[in-house]
Amino acid sequence: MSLRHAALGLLSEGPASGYDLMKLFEVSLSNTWPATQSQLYAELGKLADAGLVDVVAEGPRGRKEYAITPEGLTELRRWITDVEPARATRSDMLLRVFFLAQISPERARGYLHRQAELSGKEAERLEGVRGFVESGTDNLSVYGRIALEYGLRISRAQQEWAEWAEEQIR
Amino acid sequence: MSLRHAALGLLSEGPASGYDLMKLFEVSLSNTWPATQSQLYAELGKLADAGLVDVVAEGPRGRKEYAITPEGLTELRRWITDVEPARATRSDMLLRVFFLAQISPERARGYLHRQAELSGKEAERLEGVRGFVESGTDNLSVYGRIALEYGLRISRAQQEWAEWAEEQIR
DNA sequence: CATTGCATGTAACGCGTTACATGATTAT
DNA sequence: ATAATCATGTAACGCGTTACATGCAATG
Repeated sequence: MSLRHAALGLLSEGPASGYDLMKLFEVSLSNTWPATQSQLYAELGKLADAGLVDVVAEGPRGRKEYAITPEGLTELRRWITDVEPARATRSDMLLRVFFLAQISPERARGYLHRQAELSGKEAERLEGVRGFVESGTDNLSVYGRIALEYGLRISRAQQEWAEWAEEQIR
Repeated sequence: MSLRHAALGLLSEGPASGYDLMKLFEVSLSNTWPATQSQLYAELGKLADAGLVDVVAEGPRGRKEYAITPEGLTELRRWITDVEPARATRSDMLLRVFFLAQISPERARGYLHRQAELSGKEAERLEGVRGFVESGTDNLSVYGRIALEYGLRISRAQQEWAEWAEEQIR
């Protein structure tokens, strides 16, 4: 039920079309909450039906510009403050760890080594993104940088864990 | 497509019924890959159709004991070594961060404070689990402890991030 | 004999992914 | 002209959740 709130959240910064939102997703939420175009268009339709957004303008090529309604803003705030974030995080990377006894110790170490590398690369990638979004004083940029810091810290922690884990296997 | 491999992985340690597997899930994989009873029974049926597991015994109350087949073991190993783990991790906790400008700074700090607390509690809970599974020399216990260490490190990192983030908001 | 535990399944619904389908407008 | 970009949608399929349905066997 969170794509709904992701869309509401982006619209809380100003009106936009589905197409605009899709681009916004790519540069902001994509690492936190990936969404596909199909999904987004469908969700905008449902949001409009529910009265949480309105179509405020229609442009060329059938463009529909959506704006959040007062009810939508209320719902967004309610979701932020009153709904407990889900705890369950599925990780197929970690799931494999449980079954490493089924492959040779060499391969198992190889697996963990590769995960350490991937996490390291991910951290570097995020450092790059940080350089790119350093300016930007709009809400999404300001809080996006806080979210980015999260990604960085988690990636580094994951890398260190994988390096540690690799050494545990003898 | 990972519940399939979770089931294969558990069966690689020995034959078990759906009911047994469900209990095993609860004490081992539940933090990494939650699964419901419906889902598991359905998946066992599909695995049997695909020849990756066999029904090796039928007991009282319609109990069916499943065992992994050589093909199943091959598939499990292929999945571990040849299939790249998914990178995308959705986090509705982090998604909310992007939209914190929509609530007051006090509330925003409150949100982050609460997340720090929750992560701290989660870390403590995992410390407790660690005390509980310290012995245990079977594969699942050995690798489960490595997975547990992951959860611990990530929880601590998350806690520290949330504490840091709270201070960023003025 | 009643409760608890063992044991398996079905049905409905929503979210997410992939692929497909269509067409208008702008820039070169 | 034609290619790139803008722009919206539909359809099929799979995974995951929740709720429901059923019944046997062991324990006290």
